[in-house]
Amino acid sequence: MSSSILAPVLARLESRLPLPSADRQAFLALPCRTQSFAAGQYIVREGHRPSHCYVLLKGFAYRSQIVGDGGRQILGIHLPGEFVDVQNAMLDVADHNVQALTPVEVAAIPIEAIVGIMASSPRIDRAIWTQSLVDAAVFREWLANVGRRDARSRMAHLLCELAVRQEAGGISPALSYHLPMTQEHLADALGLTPVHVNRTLKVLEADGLISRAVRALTILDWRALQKVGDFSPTYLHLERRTEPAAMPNAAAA
Amino acid sequence: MSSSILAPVLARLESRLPLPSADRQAFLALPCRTQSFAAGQYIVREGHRPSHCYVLLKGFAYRSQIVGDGGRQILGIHLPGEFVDVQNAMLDVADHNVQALTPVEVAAIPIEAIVGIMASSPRIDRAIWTQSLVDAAVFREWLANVGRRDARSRMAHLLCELAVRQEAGGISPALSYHLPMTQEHLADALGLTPVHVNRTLKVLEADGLISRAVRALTILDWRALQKVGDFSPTYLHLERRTEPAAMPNAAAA
DNA sequence: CGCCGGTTTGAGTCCATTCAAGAGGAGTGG
DNA sequence: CCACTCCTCTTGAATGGACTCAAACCGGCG
Repeated sequence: MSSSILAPVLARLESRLPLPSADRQAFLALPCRTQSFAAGQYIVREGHRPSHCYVLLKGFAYRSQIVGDGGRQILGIHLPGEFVDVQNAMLDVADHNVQALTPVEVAAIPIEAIVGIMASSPRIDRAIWTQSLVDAAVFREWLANVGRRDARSRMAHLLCELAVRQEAGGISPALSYHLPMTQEHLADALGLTPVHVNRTLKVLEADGLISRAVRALTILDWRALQKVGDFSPTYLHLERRTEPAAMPNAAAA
Repeated sequence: MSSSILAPVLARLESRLPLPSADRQAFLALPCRTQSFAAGQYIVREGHRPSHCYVLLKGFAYRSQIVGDGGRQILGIHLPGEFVDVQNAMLDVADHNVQALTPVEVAAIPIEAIVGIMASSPRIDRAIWTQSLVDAAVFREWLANVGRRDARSRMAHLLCELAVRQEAGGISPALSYHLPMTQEHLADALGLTPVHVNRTLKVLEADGLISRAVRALTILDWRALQKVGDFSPTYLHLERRTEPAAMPNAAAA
């Protein structure tokens, strides 16, 4: 059915665990159809029972959850090449939403196809599972971020994470990247209010750590921002270390 | 090597996905040795590369992470029968700590054995994976809890979760259970200070929602506590619904 | 040009923190 | 058996980081 639409997804999978060409071909032969969503549209809705899993081909997406008083918590950001809801291949009901952050293009893969390929190829199984374990590691890091760091530190941490992930994904250079989130999105990701996000960003900018443009961010002082954010990329488990000269000691504590 | 030490672990795995007896036998035949830890001892340490995965046989354990200023975030609580660090079977370096909350007994299973059994039995693979996806769902729920609810609500939510999980695991009746966490543990789990945890608990007690004993908690008004905590057990993905008469509408929004 | 979503700024308030001290309880050793 | 210690829990008072409310500003776009 599909030609090689899934090639970038495969590339990302292989960044942690190279696959033999039989597996590679099986993966690329997965049945899937592409689908587009406008910014803000729901890709997966809490409470639904999805029949497909989605991988991001273009654009950014985010997971979110609504709490009782109407507040929203953003649970994670997804970049092109990532599965946004593998858990729905195994679990019955979606326990949170997935939405397009920018206009996105996804590949929808039937759940049976996912389950099938994982049963028939232990290496692909392992590769996909590893990805989802890294997702979980990111959830934990965010939990620590929101639970135990102040606004300035939280913000710095998130900005560092996005830098490293975009760079590792080959999407942007590390120190100057596309940031499509509004301040409200940032607030919901960090457990803050939009107003306080605004003030926090201004301080970071005034301190010379970052500079902001329309939907872009530049890190002026990586070292300092990393320190403020208490950021260490270990939890991202990027096995193939990408250590640009422009980003000294990204792996340092 | 091992007789049927892993039986309770298997029972928990099967609570979501029953296994054919061949798989069951293979699982019970996994090589493992039991090991004891005193309360507070580290089972897994951040930065280490564990050679074994651990499953809890007796006692409670928790995952935690230390942030830059010395603060600690508790990332999750584990009850008997649960894997406490499956992610280390796939990822290189442990990105957080696992510690005994009470005196515990664990079974240590060599990582190769875990990987091996998952490669040879798709159903066991799926069962273990599902468990770890539920873990991830709990991380997300905690993130929303800490990020978007006030102290009273956070506390209520956690108390509800522990009630449902202990009941589902057959450890305690739902409405009156063992709570080995100190107020400091609770604080670190909820992103609060011990002092505020104390005040919050006292208010919940004064309002007649709970009553406390030495290391135990009784929920006096489940409905009210559930409402205060904005708690819905969906995210725990307990497929075999256990709906005791004593806990009306646990699944209701 | 006027609207609209997003950003910026100010002033006042509040939830949770910090600091500090005291009380309770379990275990230990004299 | 009692004193002593350590850990946990409790309480008060003052502080502060983030919030709320509200208004103004800005840039893009129809």
